[in-house]
Amino acid sequence: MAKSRQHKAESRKAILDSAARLFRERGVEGVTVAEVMQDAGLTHGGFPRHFSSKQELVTEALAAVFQANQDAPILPTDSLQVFAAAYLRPQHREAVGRGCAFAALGSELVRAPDHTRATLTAEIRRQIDELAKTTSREQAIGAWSAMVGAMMLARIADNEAFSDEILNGTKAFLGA
Amino acid sequence: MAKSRQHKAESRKAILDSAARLFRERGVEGVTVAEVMQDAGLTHGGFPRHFSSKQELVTEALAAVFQANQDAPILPTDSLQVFAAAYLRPQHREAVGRGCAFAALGSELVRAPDHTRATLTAEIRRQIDELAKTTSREQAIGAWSAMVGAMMLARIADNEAFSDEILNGTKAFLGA
DNA sequence: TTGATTCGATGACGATTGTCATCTAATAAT
DNA sequence: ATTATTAGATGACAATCGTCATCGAATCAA
Repeated sequence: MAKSRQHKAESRKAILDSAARLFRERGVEGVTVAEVMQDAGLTHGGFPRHFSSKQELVTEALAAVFQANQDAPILPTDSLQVFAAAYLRPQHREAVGRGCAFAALGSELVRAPDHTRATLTAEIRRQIDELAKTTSREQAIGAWSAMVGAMMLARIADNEAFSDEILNGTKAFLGA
Repeated sequence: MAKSRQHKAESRKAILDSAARLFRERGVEGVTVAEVMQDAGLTHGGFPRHFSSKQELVTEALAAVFQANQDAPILPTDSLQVFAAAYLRPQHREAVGRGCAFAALGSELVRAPDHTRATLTAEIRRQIDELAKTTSREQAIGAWSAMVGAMMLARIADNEAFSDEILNGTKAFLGA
């Protein structure tokens, strides 16, 4: 087992990647620190060398997701309609662990500590600003809210036909 | 302490009311069974007389909220715009414990067991059907998604001005 | 009135989980 | 080369929490 400084950075990245995926898939409280570490190929004991608490891991993992999405956006932002059509695809609904963090964790994040909320608020702002480049600010806000809400509702729905109707209905509503 | 049959029904109702409020305020995993019972004026030991598990309480509490909202709707449904204007008020944002269960618990409910998801799916359907009485089905789906998403995002935002902008922007987007 | 039920209280148990102490081995510093 | 650091493993601890056992007291059936 390598113990170099470079290896530590790689471990940290692996932990953040595992955390970001698992938290979105199962919720923050649905995943233990030990599970995250195991998923990253480590054991639970090494955790304190990287993060001082689980909450810090949550904040850092979300920040990493947002940074990655800023550096290399997954969805096209040519226009609001193009973005919405991509966001509202069934593939996104199924890939919870790699999809929008707000749709996956939104209602839990409402109760996150201040430091985490600050990171989240900045990302909401960034996302709206990005979309507002090709349309009005009100459209950007309303449409993105619709996407996030629709994705969440489509995931709650227990049958595919109705879930699809939510996604497609919202897509049509947004002219996408 | 009364132990009559009537009193048991009253206790059950008190437990459901407390649960529905506390779960929405703090999340399902953020509230213990003991806290719900205490809030209802009882101790934790009486819980099994009413519900066989915490998960059953979650399902029943949500079902009760939906039933109550169907019997005596809180928000006006005269038109989609009127409903949206009422839904997106700051008072709703602040009253998490008495507000929309989807905005308060949505992302946690995605991972709820089948039985709970069935109840939730039925309520989503009912809500959309209700709104679709005064507009197109696509409008009903897209607009309601926008309301739920906007309320969640507005609650995540850590400053009131931006939170208000999300609510008002969505309101304007929906023509409300 | 008497006996059977059962609501709700007290108390405890077992499982889970975040965090920390300690040990080891490999790396970095001198 | 020798020493000091430190990433990461093993193991344990304390706290939390869902659930159940048991008991007392009040109600309902007879």
